[in-house]
Amino acid sequence: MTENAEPVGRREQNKIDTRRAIADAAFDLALSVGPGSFTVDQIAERAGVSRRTFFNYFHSAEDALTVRTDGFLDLALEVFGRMPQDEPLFDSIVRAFTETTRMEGLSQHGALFRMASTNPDLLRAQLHAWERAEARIVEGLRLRLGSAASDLYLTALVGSVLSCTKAAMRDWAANTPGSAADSGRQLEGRILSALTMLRDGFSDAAPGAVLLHDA
Amino acid sequence: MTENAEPVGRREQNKIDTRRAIADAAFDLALSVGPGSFTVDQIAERAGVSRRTFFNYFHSAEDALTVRTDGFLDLALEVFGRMPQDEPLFDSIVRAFTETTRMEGLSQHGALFRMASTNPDLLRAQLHAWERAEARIVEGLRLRLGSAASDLYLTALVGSVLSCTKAAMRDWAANTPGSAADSGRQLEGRILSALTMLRDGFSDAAPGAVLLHDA
DNA sequence: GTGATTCGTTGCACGGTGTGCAATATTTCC
DNA sequence: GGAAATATTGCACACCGTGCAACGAATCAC
Repeated sequence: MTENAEPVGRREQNKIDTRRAIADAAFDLALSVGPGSFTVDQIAERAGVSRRTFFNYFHSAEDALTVRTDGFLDLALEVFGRMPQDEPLFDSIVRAFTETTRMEGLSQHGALFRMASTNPDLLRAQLHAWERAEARIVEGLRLRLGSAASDLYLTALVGSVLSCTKAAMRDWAANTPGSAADSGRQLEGRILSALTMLRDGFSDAAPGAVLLHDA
Repeated sequence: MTENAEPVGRREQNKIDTRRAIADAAFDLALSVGPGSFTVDQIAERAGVSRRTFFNYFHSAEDALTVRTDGFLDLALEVFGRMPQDEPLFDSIVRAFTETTRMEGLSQHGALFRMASTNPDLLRAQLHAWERAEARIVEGLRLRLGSAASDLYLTALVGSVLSCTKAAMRDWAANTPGSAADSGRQLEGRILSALTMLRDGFSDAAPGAVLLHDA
């Protein structure tokens, strides 16, 4: 992943670094003093840039915290794009999301999710991130399915898949200690679980309390 | 609906009126000059209250525009609560939403949806409204299903149902002129369509282009 | 290398936002 | 009618988000 052959110039690299510094500063602050309890000036100061520069990169303090959410969803989309075209759609979707759970810094997502439940602005920013991802995924799927699928079918499908993934992440964030060693597996199991429910039309009238397939 | 026997006092009635006046003023402004192109002061002035009073009722200009969205979802939840307990869950859900399409001022929802696609803050506010409704519906369902259903099942199900409804409304808002006489029917058909896809696990690999059941 | 150019950063200014607080006006209760 | 409860309002203040012009670093042409 580090051997990107692209001759990224100094300018571009600086921007990437700055963006990352700001996002990290915002995340650190959110962790230490809680979301919504710090100002843009504090983020800028910690990131070593001016207040004005912060706003050159993000629209708000909360937006700086959705970088990781965007990363997760972008990664899932990218993984999905690499799936063989002839694989059943459901399998591709499941694999795209479950494989993404092996990404770096997964535990931070749990922390973000938990923060969002106590901070409306952060929640909105995250919902927006999921919404943006939904649009991108719909576009990706449209390429794969061609014009055979209607808009309603596409958006309903993608929305449902993301809702199930979101539900899995919420459940995971709420019930898994951030320091669990098998955190990724826990999330993976929940995503598979929720997407299977979706595939089966939620037909199980009394789904068992046990969600994961083994302990 | 108007014969609420509750003896609402003058105080309570005044608050209801004020809230409504503010929401109406905000909606009118959004329609005439576009969302995001007016200030809280303008809303307050048009509603005949002080700027400070506006903030006693809403947190932001966008929040004042989600009153109708909240109303739609609350109504759906209320209708759902009246469904017979022994009716299949899917039928109850479909009826709850499709019957809600007969509510007053439905065309305004289309306008709101369209506005949200050009205004990030408004979009976020609407997404938040759906999120709040999701939580309420999960609670309602929990009462109906008891402890037989797991949290993951409930949240995945409700999230998917709302995603399909949202997709239906988006499609409807995008493809139906606000002045269509059969606007409600159009939306009703799309909701039924999307929820049926959901029930069938999106198994139709090549869904037809025709969404509604008749022209 | 050196100068010109491009482009990211910064400070400044300014209008708008959101909220705590105390004073005022209105409704309710007895 | 008067006291208590509660809603409205003005004010102050910190913070937000952005246009603009000046400045500085990276890039390009020679």
